[in-house]
Amino acid sequence: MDHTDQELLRLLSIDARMSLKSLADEVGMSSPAIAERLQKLQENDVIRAFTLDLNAEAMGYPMVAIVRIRPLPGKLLVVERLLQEIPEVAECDRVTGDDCFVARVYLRSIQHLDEVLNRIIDKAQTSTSIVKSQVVKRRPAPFVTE
Amino acid sequence: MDHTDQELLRLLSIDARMSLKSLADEVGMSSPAIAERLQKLQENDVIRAFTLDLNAEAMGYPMVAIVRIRPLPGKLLVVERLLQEIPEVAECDRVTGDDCFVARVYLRSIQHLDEVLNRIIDKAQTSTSIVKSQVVKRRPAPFVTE
DNA sequence: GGTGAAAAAAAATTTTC
DNA sequence: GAAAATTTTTTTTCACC
Repeated sequence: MDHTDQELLRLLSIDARMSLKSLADEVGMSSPAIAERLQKLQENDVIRAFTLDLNAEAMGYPMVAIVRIRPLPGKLLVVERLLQEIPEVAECDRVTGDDCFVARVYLRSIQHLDEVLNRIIDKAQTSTSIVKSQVVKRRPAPFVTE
Repeated sequence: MDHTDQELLRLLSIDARMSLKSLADEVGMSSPAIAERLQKLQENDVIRAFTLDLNAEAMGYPMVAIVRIRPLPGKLLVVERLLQEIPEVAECDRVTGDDCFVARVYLRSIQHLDEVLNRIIDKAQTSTSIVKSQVVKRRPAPFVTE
């Protein structure tokens, strides 16, 4: 992981479909060299995947909620499995502290929020925050931007 | 946004570098047709970007914390700007409720957590949860998986 | 909105330093 | 470990339905 690798990651996180040639030109190397570096970055599990940044709103999901979930006694595993099955849950972490889970949920409306929460309401206490704006839009953490 | 578009989004969210030809073969169309559809999906801001899924751990950031932040009276804007400047903050949302912000922070160690929190400690109350495991790994929400 | 074929561009392979 | 040249593959363009 030298400076060139970091630069490749920076460029690809802006446009993952950049051609090897464009990447090569940007960092001042040859295409085969870039191809080999990308392969190594994937083999070393630095690059997990080339993926999409999708606009949820443009697809009919204008609301995002952050839900903290505290399962009732004995319900932890059931709740965990349930969260994995709910497609609106775009991300969920098991965390330390009183709230066991923090989930990021994509929604069509406030009514939709109710529908989703109803699926866990009898197995956990929940605390919901509606996202009003994105202060920091998801970015690939220090290692790429620094 | 027909079924073919949805299928393209599904395929590209697994591998954003798939060639037009491969995509064409998968959905049973010609390459030019796929090229045009991808262009439209970008123009309509459905696809925001082709990007990377990076492994923070492989790059020396083995810890993730979810921090709820409640700025002290009059400090909201200062805190917001500060959060945007901290590179460890990979994502931050302004939310409803008592906690104004929820941030996702990538860290090298527990000591590193202290360093980051010290930058806002005199301007806000914070509540930190350490991520123990990912119950649902970030996925592109209902519209792609359903 | 789509196809199919040709031209242009890019990627992978091999050879070379 | 990287560059250059060749072959293969992909992307783009264009005429057409």
